[in-house]
Amino acid sequence: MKVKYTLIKKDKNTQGRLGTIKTNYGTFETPMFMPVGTQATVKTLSPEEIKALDAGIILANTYHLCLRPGEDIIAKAGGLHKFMNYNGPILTDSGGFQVFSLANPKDITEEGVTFKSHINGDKLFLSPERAIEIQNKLDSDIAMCFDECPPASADYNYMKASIERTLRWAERCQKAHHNPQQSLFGIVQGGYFEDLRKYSATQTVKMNFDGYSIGGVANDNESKENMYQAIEYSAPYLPKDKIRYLMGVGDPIDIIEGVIRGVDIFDCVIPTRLARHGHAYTKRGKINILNNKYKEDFTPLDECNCYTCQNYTKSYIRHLIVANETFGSRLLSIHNLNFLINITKEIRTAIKEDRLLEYRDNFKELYYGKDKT
RNA sequence: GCGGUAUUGGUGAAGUGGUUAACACGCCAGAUUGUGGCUCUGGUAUGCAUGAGUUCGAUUCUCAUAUAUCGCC
Repeated sequence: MKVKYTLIKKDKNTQGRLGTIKTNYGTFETPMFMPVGTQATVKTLSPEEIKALDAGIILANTYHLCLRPGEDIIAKAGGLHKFMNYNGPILTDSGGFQVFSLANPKDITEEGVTFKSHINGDKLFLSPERAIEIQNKLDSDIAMCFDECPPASADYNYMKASIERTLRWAERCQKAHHNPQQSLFGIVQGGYFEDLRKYSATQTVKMNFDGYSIGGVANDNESKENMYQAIEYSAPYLPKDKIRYLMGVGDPIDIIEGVIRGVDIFDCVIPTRLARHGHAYTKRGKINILNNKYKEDFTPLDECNCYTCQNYTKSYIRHLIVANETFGSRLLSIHNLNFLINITKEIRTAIKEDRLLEYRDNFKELYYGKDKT
């Protein structure tokens, strides 16, 4: 069956939405943050640890999995869920972003994209049909359309031509899609151009996808204001009874601002990448556990109910990261993912009580300190 | 005891009679937004064993001392 979104309640003062998503692998509440498991694993975590975080859904990647181990092997294993022993909902990204962000040289034609494998330099080709074929075989719960993800700095004419092509590719994706157990989401692009975002959104919605995502807002080093603006240009044109997914966004404050603008789900590599590099989120801002001041700090990372904070100290985690022990990355990954998922939990409560804006202001005051906002 | 060689930051070391003493590791700090899993960017010796001398100028040349190391008795 296709995923089913149910809107439970809207925040009175914002576009914030409380809802549920029903899938073949269970139902979860939204807003929700999706941990990223590019290569069929959320780096350093076991499926049991992911489940313990109350992660409603995780993300895996078409590009990486078709290169290695190959979608046929995963299909032979019985699909992605069985292959990785994860029996919760999984969304697969189409590979569109990776082709543009890390495979080069880029040779983009109407037919698709020719690129070199980052693993061994093999010349490969990804098209809408191919991206869907792979995702059908992976048998994820939600597949994404294969889109072009141009840099936010692209000029108006390039962006316009690009979203037209992404729309044509979206139609091809829909035609190629043959897995009745799998939903397919369309992707809105258009950079920071209001009319292009509106056009991309309305045209994509006309195709009647199972859900919609907003892409292209987390590519460059753009300002947060631009990002929020791009969401505001897109979200109002998306149907109320379908999921809205903001791709690649996961800074704590960006999640809150995204929900305020009507987004339901997010994904981002940043909590796990920061963890591997020794950073931890706390209610009072991001900390670098490598800092000397934590050397003899025998308190937990934060006031927090996660496995890491219940059992380990900053001093110990710092030692592990300094010594390059993988258990350190794991403890920080658990904490950082728990932190973001917990934010979505607090957001849901705030929407129930119509105080999402108040929640945001309180969060910012504590997270950034009183001086900055 | 005699003779040789050496002594540069936390570590391993490069180097020159003359502006800011290379590089690496470490250390300190920062970055990271649909993940190429140990990445990227900064900072980090006011001083070249100590003392004296030669010189316009010495970490670089000379002498003494200390320490280390090798060889010989």
